Amino acid sequence: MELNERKMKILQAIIKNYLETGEPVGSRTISKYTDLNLSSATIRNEMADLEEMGYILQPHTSAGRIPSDKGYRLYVDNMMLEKEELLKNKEKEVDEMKEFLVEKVDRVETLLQNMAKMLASNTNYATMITAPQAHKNKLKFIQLSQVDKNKMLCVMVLEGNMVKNNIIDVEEEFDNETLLKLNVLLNTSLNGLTLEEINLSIITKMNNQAGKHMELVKRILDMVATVISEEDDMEVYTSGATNIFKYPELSDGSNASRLLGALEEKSELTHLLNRSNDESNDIQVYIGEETTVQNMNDCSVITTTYELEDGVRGTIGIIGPKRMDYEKVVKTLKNVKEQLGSVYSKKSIEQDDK
Amino acid sequence: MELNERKMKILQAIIKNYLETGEPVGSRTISKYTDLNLSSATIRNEMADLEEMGYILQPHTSAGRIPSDKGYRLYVDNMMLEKEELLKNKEKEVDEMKEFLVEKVDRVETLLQNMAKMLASNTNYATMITAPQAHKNKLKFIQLSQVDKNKMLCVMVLEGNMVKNNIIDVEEEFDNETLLKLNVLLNTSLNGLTLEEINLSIITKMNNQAGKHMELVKRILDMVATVISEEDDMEVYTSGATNIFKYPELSDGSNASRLLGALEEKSELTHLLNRSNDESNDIQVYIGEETTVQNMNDCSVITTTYELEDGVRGTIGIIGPKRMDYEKVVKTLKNVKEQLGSVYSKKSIEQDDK
DNA sequence: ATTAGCACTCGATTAAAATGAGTGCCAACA
DNA sequence: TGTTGGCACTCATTTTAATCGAGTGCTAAT
Repeated sequence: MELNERKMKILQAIIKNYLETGEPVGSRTISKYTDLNLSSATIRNEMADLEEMGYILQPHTSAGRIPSDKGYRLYVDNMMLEKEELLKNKEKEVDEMKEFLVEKVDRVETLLQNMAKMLASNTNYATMITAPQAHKNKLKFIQLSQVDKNKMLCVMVLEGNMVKNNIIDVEEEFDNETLLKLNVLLNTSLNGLTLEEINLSIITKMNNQAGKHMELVKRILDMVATVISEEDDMEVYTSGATNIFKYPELSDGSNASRLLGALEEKSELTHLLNRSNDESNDIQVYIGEETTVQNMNDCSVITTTYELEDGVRGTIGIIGPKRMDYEKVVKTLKNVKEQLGSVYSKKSIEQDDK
Repeated sequence: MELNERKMKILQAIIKNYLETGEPVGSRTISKYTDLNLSSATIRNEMADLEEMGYILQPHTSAGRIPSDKGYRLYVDNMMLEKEELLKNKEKEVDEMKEFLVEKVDRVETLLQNMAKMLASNTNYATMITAPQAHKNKLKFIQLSQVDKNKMLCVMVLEGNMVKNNIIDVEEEFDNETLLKLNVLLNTSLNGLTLEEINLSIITKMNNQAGKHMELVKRILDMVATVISEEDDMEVYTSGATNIFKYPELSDGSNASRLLGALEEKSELTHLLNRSNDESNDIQVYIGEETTVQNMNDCSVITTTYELEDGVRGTIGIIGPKRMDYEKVVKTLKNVKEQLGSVYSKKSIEQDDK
């Protein structure tokens, strides 16, 4: 059977209607809704075909139809494009965002946390943002300082000015000169490398140069590795988890509990976001089972990566019901991505203006 | 009317039974449950009295009784004591915790996050832990470094080895000597003070000594103030929010949404925990409206402050239904408090042992 | 003061009936 | 051959009624 233009139109009408109402949509509704001027009986026949083809399905015998995952997929891939032109339309949203961003840029963490909050409240879906991943960025600066008789502070600044630090216990106290030497050694050996690149050959080389402080250097390198290891590093900001209560299909029965559990236990979601990070840096839509997350089969997730500065990348994910407003979310995410990309340049411009 | 011993016994039996079952308890149950050897009719009379006095209430006419807030209060204040002896009984829990703590002490944040997780899963209630508040701690060490042509990194170490940092934009590049001078100035002027104590007189004094770098010093002081201001500072770790689904009275209807909202919007909860921090450093119980948090009138919150090192204090809060197992939670919190208090000393001991 | 007994209340459970949105299919029509 | 009106049928939802039973309050007897 062929998916001709009329069937497409009907399918699109079904999906659009379902996205708006959340109710299964019947033949009569479509008959009136579209400009096809067809009777409900004809629509019924077409719907039967569409169901056979797997694009829609019936919750039960005497109900209307709702889109299947396959139907949503078709919609997202092929039917949604047209509206993208309206993107420029919503300049107000952009403005609001811009203002918001410029004010709050002092710390990346708060920026992202607030961004998550804003997205959640603008979209009415749950939002999740991963902080930029340190282990992929170059080390820009590293410094040891003695803060106590037996405590050393090690601070690292990564590209994008992410700061990481850790305190190390030491036995001996170091004089200023040794400290200076050590710092020079660390900086010359490590700067410009990503944390992934700090490999064995560099480590042994450093150990040789470290002389009697080999032990300490070893521990520092260990520390660098663990502190900024992928797992610890995965900071995630979430917001609007309770938005799921706005969608009965997500919050009925034990659904709410399971879904919120998945959101709280961030690890699985993180995988999804990371996957999206790898796959492409444009916008990704995962529908139902495509999320590959247990307990999220009734959800869709829309993700995009953002880039604050060169190589300083993270991922944003919007989690909603399968009948979420894909167009709006995609549009919003495009805006956000763009805005975040220019946060730092914008900021200095704004300041010059003053 | 007097609350004689028999009434007390009956009230206690009602509460105990209700805590266990979660169902309104009737006269017949009590008649059999207690060793008072009274008929259900007698119990009924006493219950009517207890209701009149406000310690219990009926959800509806033909139901049993449940404790009122006043009843819970009495229970928590006067009836719960006896069991405290059993505290030493559960050494296994302590052991488990100890092991857990010793392994994970590397970073305070992860320690607290894991602790929250453990508490949530051990108690089956929601858990919330505030990180130690920086603004009450003394500054131990402060250091400026140039990481970029126009970026300065300012790192502060507080008592208890909490590290805070921030990046400051600067116009000029500083040579090593000036930087050294500035660092000496900052350290001599500020070390040993709490952030609250860094007041105007010190600021003006510093400005005088800063000479031509007055501008920068000013900005650093501003930064110190804002970075570690009370609000930004309020990091909170939560876990087990979804536990509320185990208690229908908290998750029926719109309750779940409202309550989870309150948990997500941490600010209000934070106030409660801070209050507890001020009021006493022992264990506090807030029942129902005593929480003074909208949307949490059906909850009880049990809090305690912990102290990692001298002056490094935060608060733990366990949030559950009013019929939560007060005894168990109080006991557990006492253990946790104790364990946390000795984390750092313990750790070094353990290490010496090896 | 305690208790057995009894009428009464009222939420919860179950059963049955009514409703109505929507379908599938068939026969007629253009 | 594609379209349509008509009709019987399905089935979740809503409505109504009936029943159940845990628990109470009150009274009269012990």
